[in-house]
Amino acid sequence: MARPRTTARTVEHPELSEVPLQQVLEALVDPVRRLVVSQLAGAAEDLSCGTFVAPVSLSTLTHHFNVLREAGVIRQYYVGTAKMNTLRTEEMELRFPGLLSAVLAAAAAEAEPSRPAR
Amino acid sequence: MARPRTTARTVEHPELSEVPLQQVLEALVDPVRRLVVSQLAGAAEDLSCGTFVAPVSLSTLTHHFNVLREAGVIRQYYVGTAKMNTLRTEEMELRFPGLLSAVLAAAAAEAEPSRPAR
DNA sequence: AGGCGGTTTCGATGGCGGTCGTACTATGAC
DNA sequence: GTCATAGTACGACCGCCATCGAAACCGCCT
Repeated sequence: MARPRTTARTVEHPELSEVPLQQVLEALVDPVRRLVVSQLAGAAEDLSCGTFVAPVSLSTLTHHFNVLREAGVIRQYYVGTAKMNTLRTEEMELRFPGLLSAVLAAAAAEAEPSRPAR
Repeated sequence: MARPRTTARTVEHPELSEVPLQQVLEALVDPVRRLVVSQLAGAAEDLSCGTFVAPVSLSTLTHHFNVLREAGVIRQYYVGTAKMNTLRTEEMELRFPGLLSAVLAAAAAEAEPSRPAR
């Protein structure tokens, strides 16, 4: 009956202009976090925390989401009990042009050893 | 006299196609190493190890040079007692397009808060 | 030859970050 | 209400890496 209205829980996000390069790089240097970011980039729509596949425990995954959010890489919001995630692609592009896209491209290229395109 | 021991000491460099993204990111995530890379990018010609300014000891600096070289970011060669350094810019561009340049641009932009030129 | 300046190696140290399990909270379904 | 589901907070552990000083090294110059 009652719809999953936008919930009360809110999440703090940094202003991207406040985030130093160091923090972004530290966020992207961890393989698990890069895995998360790649999955987000490849997804059609936002993903909830639970839908990610990573070789770590749930609590560790939560930690990684926090790091990514505090670095301004992702944006999070609650929908019911689910916490959704989305990349802050455009904002990052303004802050550090080409950085996130280059990392994503490199990660994608490495993931596919020898598959041209389709 | 003796043979072409022009520069007897040689240095091992990885093939860039062999270097994983992880290693490059790990190399670039350290602030001191990014400082080194920035100075190298801003220099007209190759620099010897001793000409770099960094808030660390010489032995630590040597360590950073090793990390950068093993990650394929820089190329090193001896000239007399001096060890020269140069960025492997083009090769890196082929391996991970846009990555190194984006990091360099971001670092440069952050270094100059709001100074067009002077 | 002998010294020197530049660079490296070695071993030790300290701190930080990724990892986990468990206990906990919050929301929605029944 | 109770239960189930989704995610979080906390504390502990552990390994790795940046750092250092001191000593060795290697060419070059006088």
